[in-house]
Amino acid sequence: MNKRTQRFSVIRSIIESEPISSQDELIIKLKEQGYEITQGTLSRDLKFMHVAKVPHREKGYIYVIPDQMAAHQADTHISSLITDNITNISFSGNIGIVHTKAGYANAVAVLLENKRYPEIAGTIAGDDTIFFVLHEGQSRKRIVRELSKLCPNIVIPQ
Amino acid sequence: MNKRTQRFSVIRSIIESEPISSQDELIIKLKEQGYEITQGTLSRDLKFMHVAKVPHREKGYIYVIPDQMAAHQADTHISSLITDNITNISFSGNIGIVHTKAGYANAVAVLLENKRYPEIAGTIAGDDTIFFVLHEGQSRKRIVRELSKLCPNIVIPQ
DNA sequence: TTTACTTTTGCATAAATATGTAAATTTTAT
DNA sequence: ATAAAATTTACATATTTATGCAAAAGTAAA
Repeated sequence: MNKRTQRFSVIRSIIESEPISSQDELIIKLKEQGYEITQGTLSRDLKFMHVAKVPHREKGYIYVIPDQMAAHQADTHISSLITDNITNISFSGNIGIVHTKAGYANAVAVLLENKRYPEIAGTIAGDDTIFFVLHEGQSRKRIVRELSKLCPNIVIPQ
Repeated sequence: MNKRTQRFSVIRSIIESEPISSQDELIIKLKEQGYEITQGTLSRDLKFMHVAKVPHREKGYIYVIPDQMAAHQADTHISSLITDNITNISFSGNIGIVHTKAGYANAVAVLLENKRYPEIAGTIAGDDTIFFVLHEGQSRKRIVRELSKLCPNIVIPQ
């Protein structure tokens, strides 16, 4: 596997694990992993990989790997099989909202319930969304830290 | 249907019927159909419509409408069939509660999610009830107005 | 209608992305 | 290993896209 091909797989793993909204942002992440390239090269890489740029609720725009490719890669890693399907976590008041890929909310909710976090008063899952309610007066701080551990690639506010 | 909304549907039909590889190209096509706008406006239109730019074998890059968006567009004209099944809307704190006829909660929730109201952090549906959570600090005012439009016959508090 | 308010737009410009070209690197054949 | 061919890269720059801001257009309330 040559350097360029290696880099492709790193690029893929980065944009699959966190929302990346510009090539410059991705260049920085690549540098952290030991891959130093210029923006022009990255542009050509993304073109070669058929990576699309899509408007995104929070981040403005993000890069995504089109479906067929994603599906192909989807079941390559077996660990963290469940939390990988979490796409976003946010809070509003004492409610936490977990977004997952379609159909995964239930599996993720079961996982959360099994963790028995003391702050969580209850959870409820739809198809791709989970609400969990915090006990009154509980701070988010600890639970945010715990959830961060669970999915290191998701940015949880505060 | 206002001017902007009309334009959206023209944009959609253009990029669905032929490969468009830049906004300037699309501006020309729009002009041919009687819609004259600047590049900045088009950029915002495409963002709002969640149109993605994807590398393409022959044309370099083309604009595409993601699936979900297509689905959204598809059911706008049957949306009143769905909202007719809402029986009540109320609020408690930053949670909105929508009651529907039995079995309709899911269909209504999907509709709500497709609307992408910026105030709504997430929704979750049971059989005849939907909870939706507002983002922190967001006022109910605008969302109440929007929901009122959606179902003119329901009285929403405040 | 008039007023207050919200949304949409154009303009100008900033930010981001794509690409021609020559140099560097890698691959292939001898 | 060396030369020739092919691929990949950086650099510089052209092209394309996004966005702050003020003006214009559109809506709702009185």
